[in-house]
Amino acid sequence: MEKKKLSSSMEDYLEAILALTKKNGIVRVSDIAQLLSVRKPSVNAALEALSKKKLVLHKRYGDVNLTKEGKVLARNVQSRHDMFVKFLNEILDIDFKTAQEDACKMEHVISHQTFNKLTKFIEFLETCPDQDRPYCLQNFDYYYKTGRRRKCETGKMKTGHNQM
Amino acid sequence: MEKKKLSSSMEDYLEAILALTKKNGIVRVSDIAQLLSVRKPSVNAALEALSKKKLVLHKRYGDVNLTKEGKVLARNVQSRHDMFVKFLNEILDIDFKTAQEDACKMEHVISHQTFNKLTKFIEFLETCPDQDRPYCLQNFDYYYKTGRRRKCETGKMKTGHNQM
DNA sequence: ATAATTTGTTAGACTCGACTAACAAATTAA
DNA sequence: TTAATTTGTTAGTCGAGTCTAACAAATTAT
Repeated sequence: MEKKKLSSSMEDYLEAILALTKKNGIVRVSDIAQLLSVRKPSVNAALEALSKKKLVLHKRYGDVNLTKEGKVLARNVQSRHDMFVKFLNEILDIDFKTAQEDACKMEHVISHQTFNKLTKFIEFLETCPDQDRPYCLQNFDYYYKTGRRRKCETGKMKTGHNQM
Repeated sequence: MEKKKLSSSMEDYLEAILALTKKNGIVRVSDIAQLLSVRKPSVNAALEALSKKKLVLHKRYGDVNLTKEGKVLARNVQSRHDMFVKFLNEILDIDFKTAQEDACKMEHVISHQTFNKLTKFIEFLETCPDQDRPYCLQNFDYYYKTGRRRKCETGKMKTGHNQM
């Protein structure tokens, strides 16, 4: 089979179609154009390309749908996106807008391996028994703000967590 | 002044020129072509574009040099690259080759803010008082391999570090 | 010093992904 | 049910970034 890597652009289109399907049920050329901030003829061209690859279904003046394979790819992009947003916003505490913007770029260029590792890393931190924010991240917050490390006062901390 | 964002491609050229300057002292069209796996006419076109932007100095049949401004930009790309390699390879323990490849893509798309945060995050982890690998990363290694969390045995650990 | 090789350049073509202008079809309002 | 509006399409253009083919200049070897 042909396993050609899609361009960032084409991945964006798939992602948009998936998002609009979820949001509106039906997907029109204009919706895609608006969501991606491109003109309608650009969407048309993209749909033609994606149709040729059997990733979307679209006939003249009709609505747009993902094929089974297209849906798989779209969901992959989506999950890379969500992972990055989580990492940037929730773990590193970067503001949501910037996290979104960066995720929109990075989602296209990451390796499978890095995706897996980062996913696990997030999972590891988010399932941390700490009540709100994992202690080592709290310590990072402190370090980021002050440039200083907290004193290590093992045993004195209510959670028993150390400065790391 | 004109603060046009450079394309990934142009950033790659700047980065390559900087690297070759360090490595060889002198930079030739062929060296760049080889390093970036493109043909020489592509390098020529790029050099023309970068010259127009006053980022490189290059006259017919001469060697290639970065201008002051070009050097600044090249170093910025470099440091984004190095930061990612560090994060992926040293922190997340992703193999060096993959870390390099991913860094080469991500270095072009990251925001200033995310760069700063990640840099600090790495710094925070690498200046951790632990002897080899920060304890929470050791715990992550364990979690990644086994899918399980280490038991929390506060006080019994030689370092006083908790499971986080 | 000349020949062979390497290096650099030019010209021209191609792909990708966007755009505008013009028009056609479908939908909504009167 | 027309008219107005919205939506979709086609055709053609453009810029970025790559390529090949052909040639010119510089360098190295004989």
